[in-house]
Amino acid sequence: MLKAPSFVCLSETPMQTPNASMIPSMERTTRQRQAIREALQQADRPLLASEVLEQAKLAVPSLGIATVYRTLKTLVAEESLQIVALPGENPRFEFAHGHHHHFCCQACKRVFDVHACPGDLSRLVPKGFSIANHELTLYGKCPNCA
Amino acid sequence: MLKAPSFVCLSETPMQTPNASMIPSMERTTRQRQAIREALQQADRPLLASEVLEQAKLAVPSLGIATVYRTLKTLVAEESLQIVALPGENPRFEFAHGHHHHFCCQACKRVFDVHACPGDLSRLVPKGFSIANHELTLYGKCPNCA
DNA sequence: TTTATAATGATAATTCATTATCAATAAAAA
DNA sequence: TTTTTATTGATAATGAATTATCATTATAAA
Repeated sequence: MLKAPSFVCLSETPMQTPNASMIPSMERTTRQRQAIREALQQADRPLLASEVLEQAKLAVPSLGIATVYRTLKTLVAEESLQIVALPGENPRFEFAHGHHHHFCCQACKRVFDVHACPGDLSRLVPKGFSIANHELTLYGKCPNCA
Repeated sequence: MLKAPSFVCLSETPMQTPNASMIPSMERTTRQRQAIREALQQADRPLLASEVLEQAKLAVPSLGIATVYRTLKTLVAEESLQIVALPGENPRFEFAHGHHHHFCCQACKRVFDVHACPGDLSRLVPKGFSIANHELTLYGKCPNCA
C-alpha cells in the first residue's frame, strides 16, 4: 500500500479544518533549513525572501530560491514566522514576537522593528467604527543613513 | 512632417526631468473619463481599479479595464489622484486631499478615510532614528458590518 | 552500510496585476 | 458635415513574485 506524502490529507481520514496535520512537515533537519532559520534569527529585522537567500547562502552557497520559499511557507504555516507586509513592498519575514510596529529607512530600504506603540487609537475613528487592530509604519532615516 | 503623439518627448527638445510635458495629456473629454472621475468623486473612500471599473460601468457599460488603468495613471501623474497602498493589498485611488489615514473593514474589505492623526510619533523610535512621515492603518468593523 | 523517501535545486510553469497593441470609434476642429 | 487624430476596448503581452516539476541528493531509520 502506498504511503501518502506527509502533507496530504488522506481521504480515509475524517475531514478536518486546516491545522498542524495539514501543514507540510519538516521531518528532517537539513543544512539549508538551519541556514534559513539562522539568517532570520541573526537579522534583527524582517527580511525579504531575497534577503534570506542572500544571507543563508553565506552558510550554504548551493541554496536555491525554491528552498527558501518552501521553508518560509512552512515556518509561516506553523506560526513560527510572521509576515511583515508594508505598503507597496514584497512580504518580509521575521520570527513571531507579538505586537509591534516598523520603521522603514527611506535611504537603505531596510525595515526595523519598533517596539513602542501609540496605544489606544479608538479616538481617531468616527462613531460606529470599532477598532480591532492597527498597523503603523514610520518612515525616515535609520542611524546608519542619517 | 510628422506630428509627434502628445506624450512623446521629442528628441529635438532639450532633455528634461519628468514633468507635465511628459505626462500623457487628456486632450478630449470622453464619457469614459467622466464616468471614472465621478466614480472616484462619489465614492467617499479609495477605490481599487476593479472597483472603479465596476462603478463607472454603471454610467458607461462598454467601459474596459484598459481605459480605467490608462485614466488612473494619467490622473496620478498629474497629481489629481493619490495612491493608497495598504499592506498586502492592490493599490487604491482617491482624489488627493492631504495627510490622513485609513480604516480597513475586516468584514467588507472596504477602506475608509480617517482624518484624525496620532500626531508626533518621534517618541516611538530609538535614538538615532529620524521620522519624516508615517502611515497608520486601522482594522476593525465599519458601521455597516458591526 | 543499506534503504526509503524527504528534501533540494534548476528551471519551467503559473498567477495576476498591469501595460502594449491595433483596428475601430468618436471628440472637436475645420 | 468632413476630417483629423485622440481615445477606446478586446486581448495579447509583459513583468515579477511565487509555485510546481522532477531527477538527483542526502537524512535518518533499519
